[in-house]
Amino acid sequence: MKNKVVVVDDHTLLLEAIGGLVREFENFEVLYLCKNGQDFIDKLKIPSNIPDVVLMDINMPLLNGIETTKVLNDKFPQVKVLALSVEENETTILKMLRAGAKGYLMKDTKKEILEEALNQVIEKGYYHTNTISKLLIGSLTKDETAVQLKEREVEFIKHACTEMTYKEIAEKMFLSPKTIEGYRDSIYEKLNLKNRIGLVLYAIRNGLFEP
Amino acid sequence: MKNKVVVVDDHTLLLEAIGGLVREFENFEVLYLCKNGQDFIDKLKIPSNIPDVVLMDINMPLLNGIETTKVLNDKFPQVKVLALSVEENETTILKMLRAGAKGYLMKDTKKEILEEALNQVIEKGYYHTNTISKLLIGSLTKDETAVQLKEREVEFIKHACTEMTYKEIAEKMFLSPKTIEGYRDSIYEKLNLKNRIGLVLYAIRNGLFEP
DNA sequence: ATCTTCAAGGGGATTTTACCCCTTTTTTCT
DNA sequence: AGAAAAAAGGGGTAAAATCCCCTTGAAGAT
Repeated sequence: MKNKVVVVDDHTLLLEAIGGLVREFENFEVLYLCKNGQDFIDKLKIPSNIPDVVLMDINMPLLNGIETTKVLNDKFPQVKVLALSVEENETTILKMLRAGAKGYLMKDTKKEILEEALNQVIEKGYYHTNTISKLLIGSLTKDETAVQLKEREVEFIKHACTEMTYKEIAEKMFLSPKTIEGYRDSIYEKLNLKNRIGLVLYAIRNGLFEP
Repeated sequence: MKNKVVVVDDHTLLLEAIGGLVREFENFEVLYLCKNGQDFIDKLKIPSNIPDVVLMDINMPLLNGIETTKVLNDKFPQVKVLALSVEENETTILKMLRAGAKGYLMKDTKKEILEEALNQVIEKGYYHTNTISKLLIGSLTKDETAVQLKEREVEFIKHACTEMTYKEIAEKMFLSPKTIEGYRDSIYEKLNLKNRIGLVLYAIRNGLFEP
């Protein structure tokens, strides 16, 4: 009896192509393909649609990979999620793993590795590459709560990722320029940044801003 | 005799998966797969490695899709390039088409469309979806001043995408700070930028810098 | 009820950027 | 060889950003 796999990805071509790859694997069969998380969750209402493993993209419309994984982990914990993404920023990966993904594959994995990962997830319940393992270890030592940005600060950061001056940002946020400078100073301190360029890069690398 | 296809994409999994799709197509065979533009260009030195069509990703390390297409159009104009990307921003698409791509497919195309596109490129020499055609029409009315950056300017831009001050960049590039400021001013003028944040965003959006 | 915390805002000095306009030297083209 | 263009460098100024240290008022906690 082959293990049942569902692939969830909003890019049809990749969805079909990855489905094609999985079909070649000996121990696996493709149950069906989904264009987004919502479609997938809807499908699960019919018991015969419940797979053993899900290959899940992260960036999707309607319901993204992280949210979908959370729902899945809550309602169908027996379904193993393997994240599959080009997303390489640490926070996103950690969010996905915390949401309950059993493994995380970069999209530049070889297909043999994909097969290996699927097998391991079925057998051992998880699969982690060296990179991801190191990231997990690192995340433990790091003080997670230390770099906690406030709602208003995040809003400021997004504005800082534009050509606006701080004065203009202040107007847009209905605050005094001095307050904005205060946000900036405390963020620089917290994140150990030297200037606004560093802030922009931090924002991008941590998914706060899409360039 | 089947038409020879080469796929170029830095994400191994997608590369292999898309290769797998193409193998199923009746009129096409996969000659080989490449991880980036440079690898591909190198391969072409052997005449039997020259394909009929290339399925090319845009965002790649070493040599990106646009540059690769330019080289290809210059040295092997008989090879048709079909761009294949998640990149949806207009300028990138236009750059790719101007570089000589015969078509542009979003990664959320169905595989039937991919096959259709490949067939049309072979038969008619081009393939354009409605979206792309409209974009092309629109671009005619726009003022298309091909902004081109010099080697040294590109080098400067990459350094500008760090926390270094211009003085530090000057030292790193063995130039006077004033020369660096000159680069900056002329780039701002050419690209219509207001400040260094704008420059960083431009660099990222145009593949000059990977955040 | 008082103490503490923290967001909001300010003053002022210094550095870095941005934007002018200008000279010299080197390449490039004819 | 001579003209033209480009690259390298400079001076001066104003605005923006950075980095101090400080005040006020509201909210929360004990």
